[in-house]
Amino acid sequence: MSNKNNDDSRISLRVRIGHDLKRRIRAGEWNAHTALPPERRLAEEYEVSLGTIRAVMSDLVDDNYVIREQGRGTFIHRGKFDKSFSRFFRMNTDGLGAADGHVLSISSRQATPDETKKLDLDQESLVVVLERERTLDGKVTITENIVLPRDRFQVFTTLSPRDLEGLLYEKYEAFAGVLINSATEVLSIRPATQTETTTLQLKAEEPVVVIERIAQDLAGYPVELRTSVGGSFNFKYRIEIS
Amino acid sequence: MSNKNNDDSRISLRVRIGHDLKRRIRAGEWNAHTALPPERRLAEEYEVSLGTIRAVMSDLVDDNYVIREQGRGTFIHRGKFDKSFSRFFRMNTDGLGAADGHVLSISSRQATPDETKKLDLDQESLVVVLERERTLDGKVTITENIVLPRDRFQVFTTLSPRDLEGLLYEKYEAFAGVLINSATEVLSIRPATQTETTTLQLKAEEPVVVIERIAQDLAGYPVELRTSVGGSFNFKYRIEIS
DNA sequence: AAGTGGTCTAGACCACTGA
DNA sequence: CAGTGGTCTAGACCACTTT
Repeated sequence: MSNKNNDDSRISLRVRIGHDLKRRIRAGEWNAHTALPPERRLAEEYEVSLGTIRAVMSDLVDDNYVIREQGRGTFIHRGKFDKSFSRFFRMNTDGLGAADGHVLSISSRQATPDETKKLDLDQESLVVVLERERTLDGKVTITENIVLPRDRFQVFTTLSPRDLEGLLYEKYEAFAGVLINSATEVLSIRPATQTETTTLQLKAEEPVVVIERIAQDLAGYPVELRTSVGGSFNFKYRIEIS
Repeated sequence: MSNKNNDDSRISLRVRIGHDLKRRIRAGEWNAHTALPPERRLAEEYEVSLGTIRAVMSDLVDDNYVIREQGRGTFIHRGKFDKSFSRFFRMNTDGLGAADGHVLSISSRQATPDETKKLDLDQESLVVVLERERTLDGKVTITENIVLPRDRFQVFTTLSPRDLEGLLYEKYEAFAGVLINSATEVLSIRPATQTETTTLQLKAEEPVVVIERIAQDLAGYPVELRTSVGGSFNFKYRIEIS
């Protein structure tokens, strides 16, 4: 344990060790496929009892930092966005697979003031922009505009769209070492533009659903701004509340 | 502990005691304002250690059965639906309070096949139907159609709309002893009908957002079917994913 | 002061996974 | 088989709320 809070005995061991482990996870001490040290070893390292380590791990599970598997070990968690996203824009004709994503172009430019704010960038920072579309049965169902901070995604400017086929978040991890962990989405509806009516093959007067996503890494730092647009009449979204 | 699973030693104490406490909670052994027995007493009653009871309580918290308050006690949980619902249909002109709900009519009829299925009713059961609207600054923003199983909401046929002003779920608890704990909502968009365009004062060609909610009691049994309709261009919904 | 939940210890034994 | 997380015990002491 090193920095600031982590020696303050006013804060419980459970919380302090939790903070430290989160820091170590974010620092990349373990990747998505290597297990964290077992409970017993962590208990020795931190010089606390097994029960305390178990309480800490329980918190990390609640916070979606790790998943535990009996007999195998404790592994760092990865969000299931593509799964959750495919719940969006689910077609009324149920039972068919999620739409495939294809990157159309990769470019680079200066961030807009809005992007600067939402990605928590410095003034006049550069961003990498991806244009992407999702197709289902050969038809374009969603268009996506994705904005990434250039300092963490520099390599992307050297890639071709073909390198980014499939699940985008796996590419973030593979090429830029960025692990997406959580996101906030805001959903709204507005009339379609002429272009959208054409490319999305919308019905007359059919408005579009716009979803603006801000995705965070394990540190909670915003690393992706994604705007998705799709037709609204085939759109369904399912929410569970408690 | 009494029934079936609860003496099967193949199942952990943690789970068995959890089941038993859930059963007791659902049976109404404690109401929303009386605390459950303290940890130490439960440990004696079930003849297990304190740590085991704490593990059980932790599960009950995760499952939204109870909330714990240090120094006060453990209380049964109540969903925060009106709070979460007011996130729906938030007007673009932010910062104003949630819409007030007013019941317009209370009636009774036979359930449709769809309602029978969704509310898990017997064939030819009766339902109580409420018509409700939500207004903001004097304007109707949402119309709601609410369907309740008559066997659990018989008293509602004797009430007047004035008895149901305000938070509806509090009335369910007060008049029918039904405690809403969780819900699933499905959101979709469709063109507005002529009537909707008038009553909701929609813009030309503005479609509506339709939200179909199935709400469950503590036992997970469906007790309310609610269909809400509102204009889509002022609609925003915020989702957090992890 | 009495009573509540929260933290923590120092173990023991069980259930599951993988080599 | 060794190593992992899961369950459980029998306490002690602390922090907070209410009377």
